[in-house]
Amino acid sequence: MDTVELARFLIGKTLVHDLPHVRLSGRIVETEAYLVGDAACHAFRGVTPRNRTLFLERGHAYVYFIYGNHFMLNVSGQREGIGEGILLRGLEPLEGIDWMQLHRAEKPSRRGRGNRSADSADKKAAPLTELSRGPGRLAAALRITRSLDGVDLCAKGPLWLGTEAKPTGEIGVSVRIGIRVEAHRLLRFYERGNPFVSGPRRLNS
DNA sequence: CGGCTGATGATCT
DNA sequence: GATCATCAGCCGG
Repeated sequence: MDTVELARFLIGKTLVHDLPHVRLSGRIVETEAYLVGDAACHAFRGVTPRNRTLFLERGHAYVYFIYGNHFMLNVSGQREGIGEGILLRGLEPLEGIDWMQLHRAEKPSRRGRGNRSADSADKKAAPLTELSRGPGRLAAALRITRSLDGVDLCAKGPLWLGTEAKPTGEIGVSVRIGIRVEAHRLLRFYERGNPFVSGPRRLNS
């Protein structure tokens, strides 16, 4: 299975983050593949301190921080030494939804630190469909931080991938979102009609 | 809903 | 110093 096949395979699978007090989980409904020779891929210019986990064997987490605000979760997609990966962009919440809402209200600097009240005071609760729609929200809801960079998602541990929780619908394909280079490649995959898929409507037909 | 803008800091050149 | 795989808030249609 190559990285594109894995990107499609991951749609409908369960992503789980076990915290000491609660299990957070959801169905993956949107992914994007980033490949060798792809200028939009973080591995394009070779190994650096930031992207080294993208070169781990298929199924490891590559977590990075961007725009001063957001973590992104990727799954490495190739054999060790080859930098390809899959960005997880949309999640349909299953377990721990009330906790996810709290995590969304926390600032990144306070996230992953067991602080549950300071930042979440009187914010109006967003609609459920916005909870984990988009890569930044997904990571925030599941409390994914840099400390999970490099973990094996197929092994016993705090963050792991499970089997599908219910039948997976039809998979749509589109260009990737939010990149300036290689913007024409059809490497985004999503479950058609699922409200937890991000992006403009025109890409989600 | 779609389009625009500012926030915010790590990373690499 | 420029860039960036984003988001919330705001505005117009």
